Amino acid sequence: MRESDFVSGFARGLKVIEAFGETRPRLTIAEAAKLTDLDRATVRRCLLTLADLGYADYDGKFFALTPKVLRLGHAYLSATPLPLVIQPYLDQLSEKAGQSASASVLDGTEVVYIARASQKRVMSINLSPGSRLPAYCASMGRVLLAALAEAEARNILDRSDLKANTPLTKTDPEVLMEEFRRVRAEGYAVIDQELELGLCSIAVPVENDRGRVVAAINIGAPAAHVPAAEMKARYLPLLMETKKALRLVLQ
Amino acid sequence: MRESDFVSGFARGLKVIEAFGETRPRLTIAEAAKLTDLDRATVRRCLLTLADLGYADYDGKFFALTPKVLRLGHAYLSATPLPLVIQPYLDQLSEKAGQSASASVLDGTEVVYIARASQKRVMSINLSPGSRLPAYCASMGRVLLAALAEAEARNILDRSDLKANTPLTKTDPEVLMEEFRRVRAEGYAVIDQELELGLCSIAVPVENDRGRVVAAINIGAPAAHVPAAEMKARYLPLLMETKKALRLVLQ
DNA sequence: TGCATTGTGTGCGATATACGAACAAATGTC
DNA sequence: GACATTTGTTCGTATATCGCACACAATGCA
Repeated sequence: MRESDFVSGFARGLKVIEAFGETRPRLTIAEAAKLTDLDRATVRRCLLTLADLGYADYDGKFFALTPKVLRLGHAYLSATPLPLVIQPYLDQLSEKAGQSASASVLDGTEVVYIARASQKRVMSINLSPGSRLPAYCASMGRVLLAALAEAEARNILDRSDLKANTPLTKTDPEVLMEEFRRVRAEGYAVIDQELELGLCSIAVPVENDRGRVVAAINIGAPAAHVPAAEMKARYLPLLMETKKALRLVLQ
Repeated sequence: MRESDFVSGFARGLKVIEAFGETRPRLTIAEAAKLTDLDRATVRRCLLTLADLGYADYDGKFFALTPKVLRLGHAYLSATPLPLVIQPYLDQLSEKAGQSASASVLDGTEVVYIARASQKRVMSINLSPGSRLPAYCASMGRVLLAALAEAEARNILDRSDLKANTPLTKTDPEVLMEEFRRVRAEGYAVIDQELELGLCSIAVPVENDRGRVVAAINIGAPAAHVPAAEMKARYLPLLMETKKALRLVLQ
């Protein structure tokens, strides 16, 4: 791509949107400039543009995003047929298992939820389409990373912040790479409280009709209720059934 | 705002993102140009920029959004504390009622879901944070429109596409304005299969500690199970309880 | 008050971008 | 195969935008 095929004003604007985050519902121009590492004048123009288009509110001091920005993300969710196709299968799966079922895809070092059928919540965090979790310690992440070429998976691990969320979290890249090989061979991944104490999950890859891995689905359960050792026996058959059904409808 | 405080390159880029929609998962440059009414060369630069930043994939012919664009929408969901605060209350509400409970805010002529606790699905459409429904025929929409000044509500109705989704849908602006007055006086709105046959819902406004309406919450139920006439008796007390609890924690 | 510190708004020159037009390549039509 | 149409790409130039520098306002502090 030629350099002149890049609209830096657009790129800068997107950076400004992403500057708003968990702990930053409202930003001043100067704050946004620091976070994005852009000039104040530039950030000011971007924020005023956002406000003018209705993507942000401005009270003369603080800028805050409006619900309109959800349309940008939603363009993906509704544009890709994947979430829509998977949802009913997930509902059925969740009901049969009596546990929450989810589907996700990989984006960089994270898994992104694209659909979810939840039973009574067991996790402390609230997951919904768009939510993200680090791939290395999530069951769907393991499955999706295992589907990549070894070098690619390794590259993603290198870029990941491998921290121990619980005493059980595997953080050694070598151990993880070995785990990916096992997942690839056996076709499923089980996570035993590596993300959060008290939570187990099991995931399998979802392939399209050409055999390409396009997503992962999983079932999560409270460890107190279903020990990790039992996850496979209880839920793998259900997951495989769903995986097979999806393979026939995904192109 | 001075004209020079507007970054048109940014605005054009956002327009291009929004061009991707339900029936358009993949777009060529020319298609996107038609949809956005921009020059092909301009759209091409925007799409190549999106691809370069990882917000889109490009196979040489078609562009498709990647899950990364969800980060833009998620910037809103995680930036505003509202969804996070409301979620646990919604879970409790949903459990007590044995039905799905949701929270939403107004954006233009639509309500936007910001949180949801779903029981077994009764709707044909899948709702999750970010989903949108026309305000005029949704229970939360009625409540949120009723909270506005009459002129504002009227203005939104004028901009709305008032179509009859079912034979029961109210589409006459006068009838709707009258309904808003009733909602304002009585503090709740009931929808009897106006959005979808077989679905009833009841909503109340959620106020912050200064009494400003910041969102709406609702409970939806299958009409076959809970007739519209019973919605008030069964669910209004639960909704009012949640509303009161939220008023104490929202500032 | 004096003096930093922090934040916002504006003018300007250098640079980047959009537009329209032109061309090449692909596609559809007869 | 010839022709018309559509699409992707490139190019020159008029215009828009960026980043910098500076002015100004508000706040905190000794």
